[in-house]
Amino acid sequence: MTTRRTGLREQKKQATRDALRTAALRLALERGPDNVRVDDIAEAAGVSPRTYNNYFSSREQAIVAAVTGEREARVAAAVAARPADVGLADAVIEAVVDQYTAPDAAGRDALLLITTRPALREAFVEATTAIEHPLAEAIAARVGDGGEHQHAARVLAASVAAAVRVALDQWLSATVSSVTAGGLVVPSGSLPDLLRAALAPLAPALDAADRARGGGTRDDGPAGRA
Amino acid sequence: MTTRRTGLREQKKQATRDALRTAALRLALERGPDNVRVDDIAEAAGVSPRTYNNYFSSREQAIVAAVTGEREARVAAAVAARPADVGLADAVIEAVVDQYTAPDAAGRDALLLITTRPALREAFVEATTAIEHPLAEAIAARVGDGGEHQHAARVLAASVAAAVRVALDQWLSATVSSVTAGGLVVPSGSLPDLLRAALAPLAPALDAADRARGGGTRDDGPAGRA
DNA sequence: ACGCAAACTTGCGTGCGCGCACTTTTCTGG
DNA sequence: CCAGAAAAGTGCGCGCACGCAAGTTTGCGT
Repeated sequence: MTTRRTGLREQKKQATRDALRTAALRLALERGPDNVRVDDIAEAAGVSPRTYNNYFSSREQAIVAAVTGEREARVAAAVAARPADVGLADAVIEAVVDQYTAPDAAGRDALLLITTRPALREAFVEATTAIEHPLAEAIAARVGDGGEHQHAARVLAASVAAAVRVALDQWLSATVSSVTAGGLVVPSGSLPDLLRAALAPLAPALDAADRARGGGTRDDGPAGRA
Repeated sequence: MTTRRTGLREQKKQATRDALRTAALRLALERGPDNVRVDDIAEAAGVSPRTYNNYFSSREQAIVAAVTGEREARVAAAVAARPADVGLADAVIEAVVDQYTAPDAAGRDALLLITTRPALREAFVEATTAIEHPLAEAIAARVGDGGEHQHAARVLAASVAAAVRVALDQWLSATVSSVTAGGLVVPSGSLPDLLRAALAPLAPALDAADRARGGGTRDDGPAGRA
């Protein structure tokens, strides 16, 4: 239903997209990002270079996509999955934290690569924009479909994305400075904390929107923001 | 203090920047944006093409810059200028609305041009990102310099920027659809309304931050409007 | 089963963004 | 007033992004 636009077409497309980003990441890891031409990626994925940028509008985007995956859909799904009585703020915060807390054992070196190269870092941060629309729909579904709510949902989703961006910026700058300063590469385990801290200031807005819907009461609480 | 980096250097730089964006807009209006090569802009401004993209990283950016001007600084200044007793939300909202309510009599046709071309529209919307940092500082100045507040200010500034982006998106899509649908080009006079509507959902968050400010009374010192 | 329409791919050409090394201009200390 | 340093401007070259106009594949109706 949701993904059922067409059968074979969409399937092949997805396969190509995945082949491209996988190849991009693999090559970037093997030779270093600067020694990877677009043509190489295209060749590795078995398509023409022109087709490559039918899928990605920059080389960085392709590499990063291998790591970000389908995060946008997962965040939205996570929000939708939370029971309706937990309060919008908590639902969103936990959903986001869950999805960005990547126990990416496999993609750990990929992240190291990304955090190292400025261009990749920018693309990585920029990729969070993708959650806006799915998240807006998820929030709208919780808050109500009224035109008024629709707009609020969009704004809140954009704000959440912005907050995530800020958190990632902090995380990355902290990482780079720790690398620069000491020899120690802090694994930056505090991303979840940074995310919570960045999202906390938005909680009042989210809760206000939540409260303004049809009329549910909610209990605050267990997340304990302080 | 703010502009006191160097004397002649900065001055010339600013002049060049302005010459470039002015030339870019003028040429775009004269021949249509697609008939303007980067070389033309550079030549019109009296610099080399290479120098041109030391200032702007895309052709669209230069054209748009002629219209957006120094908006980022003005928004921040406007926020700082509001008396301390109006509440952060109102201060921000009014400051933003004021700056985006461009009675641009001169730049009206420029806006028409921008709203017409998709690439320019995107650049125009993207330009709002520039207000983030100045606005963050302005908010931080109001809320308090504590590390905790600093972060909140950054998030809130980013959220405000995101909300503005949403409002502009709506405004632009409304414009384009009205052009497409009827023959009437709605002058889209409702931008201020859209901005207020987009910023409204953030008011609770802004006020919450305002209320949580650290040390009670404060004085702005230099920026104080007396 | 077949053919038409829509979607996707591809080759080509053009302008552009930007790293690099170098020249010219501006700033600073003596 | 004059070096030497710092910063801005410039020329060159390389990939790359993307519009365009084919060619090719997939899907749908009859």
